[in-house]
Amino acid sequence: MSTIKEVAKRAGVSIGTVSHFLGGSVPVSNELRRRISAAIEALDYHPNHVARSLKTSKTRMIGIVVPDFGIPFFSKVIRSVEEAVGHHGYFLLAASSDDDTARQDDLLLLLRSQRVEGILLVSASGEGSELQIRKIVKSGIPVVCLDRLPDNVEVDSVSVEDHAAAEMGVSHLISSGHRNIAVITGPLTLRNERERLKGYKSALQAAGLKVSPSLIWETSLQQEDIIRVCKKALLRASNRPSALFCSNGVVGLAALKTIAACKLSTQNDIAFATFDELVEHDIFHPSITSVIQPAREIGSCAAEMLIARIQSPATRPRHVRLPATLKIGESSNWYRPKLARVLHGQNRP
Amino acid sequence: MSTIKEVAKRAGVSIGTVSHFLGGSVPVSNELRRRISAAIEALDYHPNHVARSLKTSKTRMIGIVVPDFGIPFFSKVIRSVEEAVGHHGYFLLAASSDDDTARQDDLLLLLRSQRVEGILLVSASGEGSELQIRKIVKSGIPVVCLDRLPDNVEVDSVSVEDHAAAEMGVSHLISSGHRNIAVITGPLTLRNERERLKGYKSALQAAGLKVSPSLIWETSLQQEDIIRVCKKALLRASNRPSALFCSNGVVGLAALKTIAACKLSTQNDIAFATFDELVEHDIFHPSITSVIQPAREIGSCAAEMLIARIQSPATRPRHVRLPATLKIGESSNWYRPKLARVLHGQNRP
DNA sequence: CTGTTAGCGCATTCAT
DNA sequence: ATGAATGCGCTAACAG
Repeated sequence: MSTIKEVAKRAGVSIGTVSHFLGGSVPVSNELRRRISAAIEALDYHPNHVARSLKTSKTRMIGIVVPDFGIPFFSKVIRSVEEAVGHHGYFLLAASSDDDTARQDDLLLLLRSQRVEGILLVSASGEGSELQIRKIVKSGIPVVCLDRLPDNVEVDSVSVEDHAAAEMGVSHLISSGHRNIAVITGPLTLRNERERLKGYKSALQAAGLKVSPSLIWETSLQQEDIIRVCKKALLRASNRPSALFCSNGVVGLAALKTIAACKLSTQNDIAFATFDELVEHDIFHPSITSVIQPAREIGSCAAEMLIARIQSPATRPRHVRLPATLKIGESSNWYRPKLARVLHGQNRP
Repeated sequence: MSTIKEVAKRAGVSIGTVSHFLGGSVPVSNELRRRISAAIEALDYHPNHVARSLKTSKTRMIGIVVPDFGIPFFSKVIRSVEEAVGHHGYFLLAASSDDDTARQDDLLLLLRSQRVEGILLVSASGEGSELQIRKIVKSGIPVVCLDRLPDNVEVDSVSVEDHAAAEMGVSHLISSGHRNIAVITGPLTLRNERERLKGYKSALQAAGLKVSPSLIWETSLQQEDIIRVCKKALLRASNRPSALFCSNGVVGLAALKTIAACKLSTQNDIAFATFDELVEHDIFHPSITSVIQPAREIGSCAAEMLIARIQSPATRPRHVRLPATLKIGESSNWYRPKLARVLHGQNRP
């Protein structure tokens, strides 16, 4: 791999001149431009960004840490993040924490050692990663948190309006005639899960329904755990809820599997709504009622905030909350027709 | 951000000693270890990987370029790649080419300037990116191509057995009783699409069926294009095929949408099979018959090959082909029962 | 306009 | 076991 020195020698100029030519800031005569270009071409020279970074302390790299690339919501976010930062000439250094706080801390440290200019973070669900985040921020690297926001850390953040979004989903179930609505929530160590649970409670209370602890099922984000919790609750046939709300896509998918495994149907036995899109299209049945987060906007907004923060550090933290939308599918609207039928029957004995 | 020099000063030692301590290769006395550790702790020092990289010419970064992070197959691949390279202490520098050859060339150049130690590439579908790839390889950066392999470039590669996989899918349709099978293929500039098309033809020929050009529908990977091509062909009611095979997931999903939009059903009007999983689970109906690529294995295999190549360059290119599996769903098996019923009727007049 | 030079932060001889 | 010195490739400040 050739260096600027070799280019200079071959073009018969000093390395300073080559650098000027490359940077474009200082004018270079036509003759020398020509010779330098030729030398670059001939040597297939490409500037060493590592050396440049060392000199300028600008790496043009943004780090991103998410719990799992494979979760569709995160891959959508990353997609839009990559697009946004790429637009500003930045590269994405990407890593997944496997939802493990210790690993997340390591990754944050590594990113810092790599001298990324900023970090986008979706926290792991365990406790105690605030310390590391705070250290990073204090060290002067801008951080923007997305989706899962850490507690007690002064940091920019972007997420959906968790409370309102969950409330919207649950209210929809209520307005479909349900009174006995269970919720499956992920770990309540996560702030967004707590917010969503509050949204569930708000919806019930607004409808004058009482919140029953036996209808709040907390679980980890592991398939097996979710399925176990969900199965146990569903098979407790006495007092099975008539509707189920899931507070995130991972839980939602596992719950749906469990419902199927229990030979129940979202069309006939239990109404179903969930945070996040489980499948992207209406081609499949049953179509699922879901609270949809604006993944693209969350990603691009976070990216823009981070870049703004890189350019002008040390203003006060900003917090952006984006609204979710409700997509009503077949999984939740069976109750209304059934109810109608019942009433119909009663009216005509 | 503190430097090794500050640590040395604070610990009252030379920077050489700190470096020895950090590297671990040269022994350092207990007393000094203690003082250095304390200084590092106090200053919250973290080695500058940029400087280290410049010195050692090892960046511990792997570049990856895919056409689109949002396509599930690619996000699965990236997930396993990240895991595999992370295991070896590497970071992933990720970028998407938007399936644009020119942009891909730019990205490859950038990755090269960033001095990544190796590159994983899923080619964009346009023509003419071989040149840049060849230059990269010649410059000494190991490259492993996945899934979409470039033509005429001597480079390591990992992909599914495209020919056999497509043949398997189409043979399944044939053995379900179909004789009039159409295929939608992506751009034939892509080698894997060409292989899959050959697989389609092989399957027909093996069954003694003739290949009709009017049943081979080539399209770009743009939604609108696919839908347009697909709609035109489906609505040509005379001689509509009884089965449809899609050569990749993007095309498959768009085709399925089109089928629905045309008020046709994969259960009653046209049998359907596709490369790639459209939804991950059997919870939804119709379940789709699909040729499933081992995305995880493709990713991890490519990552391991790349790292092996980094450690021992300049052996001959290796090409790994992984087998696909066939998942039979409801979208393709309607024909058999229907056929059986017909025969049954004939036998008992 | 062009060339010279001084570091950026670190790993690595090579002395001691 | 420790430290002084060199240079990785480049940018930027300065001198000419």
